[in-house]
Amino acid sequence: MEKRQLIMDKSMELFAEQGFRNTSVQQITDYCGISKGAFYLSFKTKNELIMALIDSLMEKMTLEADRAVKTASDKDLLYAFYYQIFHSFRKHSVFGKLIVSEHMQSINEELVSKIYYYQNLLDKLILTIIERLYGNKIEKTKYDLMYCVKSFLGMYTELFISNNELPDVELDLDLLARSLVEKTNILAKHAFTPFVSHELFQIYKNPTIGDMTQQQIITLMEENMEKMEDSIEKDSLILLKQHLIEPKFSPAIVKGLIENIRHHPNCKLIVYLLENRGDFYSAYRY
Amino acid sequence: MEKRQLIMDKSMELFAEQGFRNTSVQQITDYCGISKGAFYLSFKTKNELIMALIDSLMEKMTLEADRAVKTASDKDLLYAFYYQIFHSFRKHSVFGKLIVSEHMQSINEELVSKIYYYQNLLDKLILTIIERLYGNKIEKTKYDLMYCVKSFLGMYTELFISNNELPDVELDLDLLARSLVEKTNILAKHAFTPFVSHELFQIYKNPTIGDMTQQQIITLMEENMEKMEDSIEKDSLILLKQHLIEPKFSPAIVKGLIENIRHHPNCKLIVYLLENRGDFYSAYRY
DNA sequence: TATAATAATGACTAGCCAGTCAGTTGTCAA
DNA sequence: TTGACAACTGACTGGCTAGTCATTATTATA
Repeated sequence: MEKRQLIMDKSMELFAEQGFRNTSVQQITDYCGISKGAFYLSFKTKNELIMALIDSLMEKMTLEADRAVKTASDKDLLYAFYYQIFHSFRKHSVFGKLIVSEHMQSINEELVSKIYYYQNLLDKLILTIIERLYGNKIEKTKYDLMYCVKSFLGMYTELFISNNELPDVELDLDLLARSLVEKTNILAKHAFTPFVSHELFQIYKNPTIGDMTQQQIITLMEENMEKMEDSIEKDSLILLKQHLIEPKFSPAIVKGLIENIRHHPNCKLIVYLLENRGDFYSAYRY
Repeated sequence: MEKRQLIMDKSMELFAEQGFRNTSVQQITDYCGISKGAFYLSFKTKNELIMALIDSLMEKMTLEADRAVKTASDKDLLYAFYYQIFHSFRKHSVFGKLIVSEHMQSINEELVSKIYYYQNLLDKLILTIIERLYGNKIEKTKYDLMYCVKSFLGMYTELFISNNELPDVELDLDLLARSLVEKTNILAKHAFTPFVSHELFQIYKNPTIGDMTQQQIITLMEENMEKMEDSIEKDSLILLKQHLIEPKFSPAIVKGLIENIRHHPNCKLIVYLLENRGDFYSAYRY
């Protein structure tokens, strides 16, 4: 029975990377160091393995969420629920990747980047709307608000796909639009605790992050400087910016400056981008 | 060149039903009444067809949304946006089905029903929370609120899947949970225009789930019985299974049997499932 | 040590499918 | 009518994979 567990653990890694379909039984058995026959002693079919994996993880997550909800006081109920869901999800992050792999690698790289591309267009469109409507009143929360709008779009869109063709209900688009307008306005007005910050958005939006131009990095630096109060960190940032425009420090100094800002909450992306510029230390040697 | 269009139109139908991978070029050419060779005169590869389809539809939808936003007054901006998105989506509903097919039929029916099943558990859990927190103040809007919560979960969950392992940002779960709690409370308090009504929810939740659940629970029980050694717990499980197939015990007995297995490590999910069957105590009253 | 039972192996089968290409059919101008 | 060209055909290739099963290795038992 421990072989069964071995297969489940190892195959999960492969599935997470490649998706269910793109992972063959042969690959799994090779990765486990067992033969194909041995696999079929533990599982009747490949599908049985997949089902076992999903059940195992979903059972854990369901129970965890349920326990959190049952033990929480009314005051903490919602908090406990949300916290637990995301905590579980992160803990079993392989699982998330597995699900997404299934979406993504279903066809190929090209499809993935196409989807990113159109997602990006939508992001921009929503941001334009938000900025136009609420101006700089929601400067702090606008990215978060955009995520909410996207959340709504995603979820309510599913209602339009009745895979069971059974009841042919014509959905009331007017009501739907009014309902979501109301929600959006309410959130814009009353929500003051954003989760998706400008920073976070920058990190997560663009998978082709490596291609960020020098100019974009500088812009990002300037945006962050404005938000920071005078400090060693801010000065380090200023110096790094100057250095990026016109190299003048030795690698040791540059490295030190980066260390200064490494743990500042707003600078994570900047540090990341700088360190991932292949030429960063070598090119600025003088 | 009109052959190209023919292939695009016809293949879309097939893709929407079966997903990209489960639709072979042979099927497409048969459905179009042309030969395989003719297909490859219009498209270099199958993938080129898929990309052409996605581009064609996404361009239309993007342009439609963009035009709606550009021509709307500030007052109608959000409304126009939401309305247009869903309208486009419905108009090109084949496309939606196509995308979902890709998610769903990626492996098989079994996986699909499993996902539905766990989705349903989540729905119930969220409803429980909402009812407990806001009582009958939100009777009219509770299903809609549940959809919002699910929206948030879906969207924000994506942040946990950095397919690009690049910047290792540890997401702040506490902030995330607080942010979503705030949003949920705000919506519960101020949103009075629900879209998802009780009826709509009934229609759209998977109708087969009632049977599914029962069958799944029984299977789950059987699996667990095999693993257990003879004991009060095992006997209780056997009796509960019989009762589930054909009700014969009074609620008191059922409750007692459940208590017997409540703390057995393998039975937690079963207990949870049984207690969440709405009809569990009432239906078996005699 | 001998024998039986169990675990494990991997070559093999049968099936699917994207993409190819030698050959056929249709068209149209000379 | 003929010949040239384009459009079209579908049998075929090569590559991949889930699942099988005769055979071999290992372990337990007597």
